[in-house]
Amino acid sequence: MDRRAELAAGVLDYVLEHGLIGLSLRPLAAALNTSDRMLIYHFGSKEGLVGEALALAQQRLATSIAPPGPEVDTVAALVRYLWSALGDVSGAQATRLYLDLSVLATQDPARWRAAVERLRSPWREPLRMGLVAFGIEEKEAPALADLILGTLDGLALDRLVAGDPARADAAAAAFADLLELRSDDPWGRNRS
Amino acid sequence: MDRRAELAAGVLDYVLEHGLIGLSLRPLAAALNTSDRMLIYHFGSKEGLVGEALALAQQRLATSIAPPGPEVDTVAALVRYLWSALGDVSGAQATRLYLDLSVLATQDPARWRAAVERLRSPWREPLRMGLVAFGIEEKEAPALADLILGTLDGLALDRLVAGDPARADAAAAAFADLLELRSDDPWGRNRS
DNA sequence: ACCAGCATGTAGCAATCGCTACATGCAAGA
DNA sequence: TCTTGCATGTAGCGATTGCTACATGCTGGT
Repeated sequence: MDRRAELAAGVLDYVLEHGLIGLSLRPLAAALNTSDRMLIYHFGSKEGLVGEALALAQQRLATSIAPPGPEVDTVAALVRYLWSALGDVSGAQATRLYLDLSVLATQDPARWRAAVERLRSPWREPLRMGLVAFGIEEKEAPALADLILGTLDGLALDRLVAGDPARADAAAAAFADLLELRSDDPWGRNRS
Repeated sequence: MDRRAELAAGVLDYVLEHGLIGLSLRPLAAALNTSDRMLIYHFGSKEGLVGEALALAQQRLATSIAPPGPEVDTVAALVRYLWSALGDVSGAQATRLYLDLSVLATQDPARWRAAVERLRSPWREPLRMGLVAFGIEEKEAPALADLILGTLDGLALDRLVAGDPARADAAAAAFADLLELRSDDPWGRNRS
């Protein structure tokens, strides 16, 4: 039982490093110093195993999204903060996991769409709340949150895949600048 | 020889419909009324086959990107135009192909990164040119082009995967609005 | 002491993968 | 007519896939 949780953590680490899409039980088991036999024994099936790992990933993500410090008091600053958070190793790994899940969702939506949505919620909800806290109208917040989320995803994907990370950085900076000039009106009315 | 091109077109259609990642020769051959034996015979290997299909895809994409009409005279209008172009069936298929290629690139960058870049160039280059035509400074154009490209990609991915396409539409509209308010200054100085 | 049950190793099964060896039909050139 | 070479069918190879049948330790309860 404890062994099971231990294995789940190992599986998640392996998936974050090697990707979810080509995942094969035998190499995974070898990396975890066990056998495919035991993975099936503990998790019932490959699907159960992946489900467990994804649940753990969502849990980790939810607790790791630190609320930004008080110096982040602007939508533009928030975007810059999120972009830098997406830049470290675990951010890149999360991006890749999201990418793999998206492909799986296009292949078999009935099975994977919910997983994508679940992995995304730890970002979407706090972002919406943060926006209204910055004075964005409640009506505009969802669309803006989705825009920010989608843009950061697209740029993170670009940085992950393309050879030139500086290109994505410049684009993200341009995005933040775009929101910056916007911060006077008609949003952010209650800023100092 | 002609048969080869004919098959390549069929392969591309199949890939656009079923995705590139799970691609298997036997079902593909069956759909094309031939055999895996003949696919290997004509293209040498699976890699050669995929390469041929991707080259064809890039070629199709390059010729299908119609320059927008004269009513598109703003960056915001351009974004709206591109977003609607990404919305039809072939746009969604292209998005999915780009998504699959991105995953392959994370798995084996040496082999696939160039393919991603190649499939992207038919969008990136015209977009840059279009921006400078709208009066964006040459220095800012690349970053803005990458921002637009990345944002549209991220939102298209969202629309492709998530259950609610209206959500992505709203976010794209917000993006266009964001660029709209910006069209006075400091960009677009030479507008009418 | 004995037995139940969990944990684990060994071996293998049916399916699928890309790819190949071999044979064969057919059409054009000498 | 004979030969050469392209196009195609049949069969199969070795590897890998998720998963299972079976045997075997080891450990705790009675």
